[in-house]
Amino acid sequence: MTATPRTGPYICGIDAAMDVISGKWKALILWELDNGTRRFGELRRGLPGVSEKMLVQHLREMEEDGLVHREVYREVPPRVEYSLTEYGRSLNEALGPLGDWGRERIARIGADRIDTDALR
Amino acid sequence: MTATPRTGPYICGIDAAMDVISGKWKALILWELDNGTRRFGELRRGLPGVSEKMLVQHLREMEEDGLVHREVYREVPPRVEYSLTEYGRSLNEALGPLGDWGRERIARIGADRIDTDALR
DNA sequence: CGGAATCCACGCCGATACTG
DNA sequence: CAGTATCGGCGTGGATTCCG
Repeated sequence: MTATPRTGPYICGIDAAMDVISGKWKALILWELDNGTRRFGELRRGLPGVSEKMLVQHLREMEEDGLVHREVYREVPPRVEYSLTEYGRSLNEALGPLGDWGRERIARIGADRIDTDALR
Repeated sequence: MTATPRTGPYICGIDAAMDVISGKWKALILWELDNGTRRFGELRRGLPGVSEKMLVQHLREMEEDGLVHREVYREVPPRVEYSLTEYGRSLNEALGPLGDWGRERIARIGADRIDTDALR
């Protein structure tokens, strides 16, 4: 258990899915990698604000979970490429409706922001 | 901001949705309330292991987010009923595919559990 | 019955420094 | 370039106690 306890058993399917994508950047990583294979540095630049530690940690956990494939090229300088597995792509598809819902929510909140702020 | 800072802005729709359902019991509450209106005590019994504090806290946040409707009946003894709003039902629908994915994952993990445990 | 309030442990995550 | 190691803040969630 070098990284995550990864507990079970799960009460429902949502729990099991949440266990895999909970983590500040995992959804973004999934989204980034869905556009194609990325090197570590590319991924880092594509996720503004992420620390190296969290990026590595999340990628390792996602690899353990079978979502991400990690290909190491023993060269100088070293090169590591990350890509989605078929399983990872299937998760991304399952997240589609949730993403739509979230975008709609952003629109809602955006419309209410002025009122909300005035009340605080 | 009595309970949750509820930060934004969001980088993508998934973030915005995750902000609403992150919390150990929120997905379960959503699932329970989708079956119909529930009293506080009923909800508590339907979610084995939840503490009163977390149940109240999650319900309040979900009410703030417009997912849950809270109806108070000033009687003796007091009675409070919770139900999903239309908005909450739409979130539940958006979570459908993710729940399917999670159930499939549980099946996978169950099949691999012996191997995984043996390696640890 | 349905909360509110308080204390506290644990784990997530950030910042920093160092390595092959 | 792609990590590893360590320290520490802080937010989440659990247990307990009290209130209308």
